[in-house]
Amino acid sequence: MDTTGEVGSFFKSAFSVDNVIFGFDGGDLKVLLIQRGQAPFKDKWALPGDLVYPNEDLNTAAERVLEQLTGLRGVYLEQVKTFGAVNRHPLGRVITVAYISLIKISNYTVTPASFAQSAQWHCVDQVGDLAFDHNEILESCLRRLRRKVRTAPIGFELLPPKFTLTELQQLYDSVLSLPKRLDKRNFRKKILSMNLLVECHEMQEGVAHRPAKLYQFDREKYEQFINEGFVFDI
Amino acid sequence: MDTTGEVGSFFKSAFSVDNVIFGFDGGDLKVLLIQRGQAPFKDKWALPGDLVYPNEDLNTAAERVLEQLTGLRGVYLEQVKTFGAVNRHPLGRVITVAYISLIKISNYTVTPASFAQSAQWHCVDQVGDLAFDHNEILESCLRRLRRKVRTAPIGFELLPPKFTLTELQQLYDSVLSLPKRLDKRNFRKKILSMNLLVECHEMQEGVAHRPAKLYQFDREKYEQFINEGFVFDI
DNA sequence: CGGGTTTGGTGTGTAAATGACAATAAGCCC
DNA sequence: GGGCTTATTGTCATTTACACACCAAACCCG
Repeated sequence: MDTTGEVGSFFKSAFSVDNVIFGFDGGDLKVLLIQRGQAPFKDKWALPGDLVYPNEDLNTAAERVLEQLTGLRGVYLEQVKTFGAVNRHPLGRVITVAYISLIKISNYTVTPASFAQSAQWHCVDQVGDLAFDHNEILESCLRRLRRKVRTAPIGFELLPPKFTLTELQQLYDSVLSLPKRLDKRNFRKKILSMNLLVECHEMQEGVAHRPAKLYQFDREKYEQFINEGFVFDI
Repeated sequence: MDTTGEVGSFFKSAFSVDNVIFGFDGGDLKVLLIQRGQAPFKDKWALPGDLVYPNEDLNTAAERVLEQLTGLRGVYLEQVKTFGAVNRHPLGRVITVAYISLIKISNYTVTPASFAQSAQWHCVDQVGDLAFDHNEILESCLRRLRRKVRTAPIGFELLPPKFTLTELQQLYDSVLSLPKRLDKRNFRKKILSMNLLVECHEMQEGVAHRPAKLYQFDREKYEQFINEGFVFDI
């Protein structure tokens, strides 16, 4: 939530969007936070967000927040939950609609706007104490992601277009953070048996060991299978 | 959404809650709708809802709407999604937070308030053309219910405290509305194997055939099993 | 160029869950 | 007591889930 400027005209009653932007760097699941430059909660880490303009749809506002911070458009975006406790915002009555974005972390480069706001990736389980009710929002979004990543092919949104099966498994391992890691053989069997991945006939490069095959997610096949009653499940 | 009175002070920017109240009468899944008494959408059927008071939490507003219409408190309530298209409300910018309530239909009696609003139960697949974007809201809530009823023990919220296994199965059949009904034997095996139902040692009464055993849902056991890692699944 | 290191890639057997299937039992009504 | 209606129960075949270990391929380095 950003409260720069025109406080008077929006308050006492306004709504905002907050965006939980997830990324995956091969090791841990990350969330993109900004350090607030002004009160309230100056210098605290917070989710990127903004008030919704009077003539702006909610989804559009979420897309705008994302684009202003990352320069990215057309990425995965999902509304999760709305937070509306009376006192959640110290300056007035503001309810906020929380969104999840999933981005390919390598596509993210610090933009001038985000630099000004000191945007940084944080491990999702090491975010510390955030501004507003943003810890609660993050928790909700994380739960949603963990459930949904098992029942819809959204994990691919966090990986580059071409990836190895090991990378895919690492993604699931870190998003789900189960007590035991997934079994390599069973995972590969299961994911390949869905017939949603196509081999690129290319190999991983620049690794100091046997290179792995690269795969791509076939969205067209997925749409087709869905129409035939298929349910994604990992 | 109700827009009686004080339009001026809430608008141009306000938020409301709308409540999709589900009930089950033994045959079909029903939703409680009201017929609007004033513009906009006068005489159209709509979801019960109201603007949120400035010092009222969202959940509280949803509970209030429910209680004003049905007299019921402490029933199942879940936030589903927020609808915020710029032009969804003809009189100004109003975003609305949609909730699901599950009530035991036999507990519902027409209250004076609801009578004034001509509240009626409608089959969920025969609601016709509703006010505002309420068809879209109903669709979202129905999808949510259909998913959630399989993964959490919320179906019991729609039944009386004591019910037969056949009633329970009819509930699942009509909520899920699958191409084929569930198999009676397999359903009973599955639900009983969860050990969440306890026999009341009472029998159905007043039926013109062999009466069935009555069961109750054991919420305490459920909480305990959940802590032990159990996942509800039908 | 050869041995060491690292990750990639694969199959089987067992246990559990799923799903298809029909006959008898119990109470009510007349 | 006979007829009607719904309740209640078990088996088998198939599929799915899960545990589990070894060889292969490429790179690196000496």
